[in-house]
Amino acid sequence: MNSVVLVGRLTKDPELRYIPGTGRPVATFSIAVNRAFVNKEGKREADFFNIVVWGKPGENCANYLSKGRLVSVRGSIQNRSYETQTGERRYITEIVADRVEFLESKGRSESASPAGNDFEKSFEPVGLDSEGFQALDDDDIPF
Amino acid sequence: MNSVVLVGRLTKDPELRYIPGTGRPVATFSIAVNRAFVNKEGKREADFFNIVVWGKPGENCANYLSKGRLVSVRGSIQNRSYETQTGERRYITEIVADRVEFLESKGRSESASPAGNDFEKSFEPVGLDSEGFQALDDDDIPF
Amino acid sequence: MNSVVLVGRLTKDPELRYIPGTGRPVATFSIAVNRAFVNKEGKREADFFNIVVWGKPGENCANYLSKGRLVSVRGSIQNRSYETQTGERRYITEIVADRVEFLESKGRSESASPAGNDFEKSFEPVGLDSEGFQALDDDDIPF
Amino acid sequence: MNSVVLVGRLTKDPELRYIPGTGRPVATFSIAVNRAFVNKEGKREADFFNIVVWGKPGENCANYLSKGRLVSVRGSIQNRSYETQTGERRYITEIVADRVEFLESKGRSESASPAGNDFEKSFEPVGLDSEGFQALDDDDIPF
DNA sequence: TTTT
DNA sequence: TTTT
Repeated sequence: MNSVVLVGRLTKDPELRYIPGTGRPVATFSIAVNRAFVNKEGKREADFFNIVVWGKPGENCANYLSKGRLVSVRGSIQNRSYETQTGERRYITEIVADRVEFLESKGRSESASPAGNDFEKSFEPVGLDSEGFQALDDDDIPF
Repeated sequence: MNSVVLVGRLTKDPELRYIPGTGRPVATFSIAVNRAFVNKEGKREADFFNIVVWGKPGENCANYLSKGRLVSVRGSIQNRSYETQTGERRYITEIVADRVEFLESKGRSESASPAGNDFEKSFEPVGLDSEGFQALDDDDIPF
Repeated sequence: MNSVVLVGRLTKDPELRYIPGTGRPVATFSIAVNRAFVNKEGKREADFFNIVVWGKPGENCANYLSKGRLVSVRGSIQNRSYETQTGERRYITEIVADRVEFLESKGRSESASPAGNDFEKSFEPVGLDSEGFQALDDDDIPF
Repeated sequence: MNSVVLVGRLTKDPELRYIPGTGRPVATFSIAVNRAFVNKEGKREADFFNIVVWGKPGENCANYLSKGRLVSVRGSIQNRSYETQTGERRYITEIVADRVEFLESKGRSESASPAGNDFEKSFEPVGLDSEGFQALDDDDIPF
């Protein structure tokens, strides 16, 4: 069992890529999660996590999220290692999300929200579940 | 966001049903989850939860789990209400699982394990995730 | 193991009580948690959960939260049963929270926020952890 | 909000240290968590996580856990960075646990269990919660 | 009994 | 209604 829930804000706009060959979409972004406690100096620190979202939900993240937005994310923590040019093994930790929820409507943002955005009509918090995940009715998700 | 993780033991063998019309499988069982703390009398109490597992993973639960087995379960808590014969509204809480892992090999059990069972070959803890995860069609819940 | 995380909005203002004898504070409130999926009719349903917060964090909830506020809650699901006047056993499910975070500053609220409120100075999301909970002293980590 | 639950097996015996100055105990160990899914080659991979447990629960882990034991862990993911001798910044991810439960009695283990161990008398799964953590006094719940 |  |  490996289950994580995080609530935090995007540190940048998401990036969207498509896997060569399969064309499978994958979005990546990073969120800042404030710690529950202030440290000795009385300051609230944050941890930063790399989030990976596969498939249609990844595309939704790329389309509707941007730097600063508050989200909740559920997924699994995964470790990957890779080799550096100098032959060292380096480890990186990612959250592979199976659920991302947008906790603020774009309307709240200072930046104007795009016209004709159906998403604006739905109430918050709004859920986006992982493909393969069977939605209640995958095809009536309107965004 | 609504995410729960429980670890506990089945209080009975699972029950498997098929939704009339769609034929969709759904398993139900109950687990006992020991509390983290002993109470004032020094006894460890337990909470009991009803688990619902849709689709193929539900069938796997019905085939490989039995009373007493230790499992971990991830899912969402859901409330349903129904009307009693006397017209009262009654509330019930269920865990709709999207992941069930078997934390003991059947081999540990006293009961013989079925021959030709692929499952036996995998190491523990073993995960069964929801392929084609099926959402809830609230009103075809048969129990 | 019994761990739940919920994100939702208060359906009413919290209630605060003090246990007779010990004087221990306990806050209770209910939150609405939107489901990740829309149902067959295309509507987003919600589940409603009763939250219980003991101690100083309970007092903080009572002081800083109100109907409509967005919170994240971590805790354990617990079942209690009681006897009705007619002698029936009735079951109720509660979330005993060990962490409650306020996901909106009061400033966003339409209601004026109280003057001289230290809490206002902290950034969101803000964490309130269970009394006695041990914070991390980052720099005495020895490894 | 930052909450993780893992179930896995210790890859080594835990290490216990005491913070110079304060004398605060801290245990560290690593667990292997099997992935829910097999990979393309049909093999079940695992992720490895470093677990940190402060205080009395850390001492309990050091006393009662050993390589190979199955545990469930709840906590927060935290990132730390440090500087290498060559002046590079390196990042490491840890799970700071606030709850560790032993999912197997020592009795099941091949290694003899220590005599006079109260812990042996309790049933599994057994909970160890964070010091200072407040237990529930069931019968002074006023609602 | 319910929030946005 | 409950498991170990």
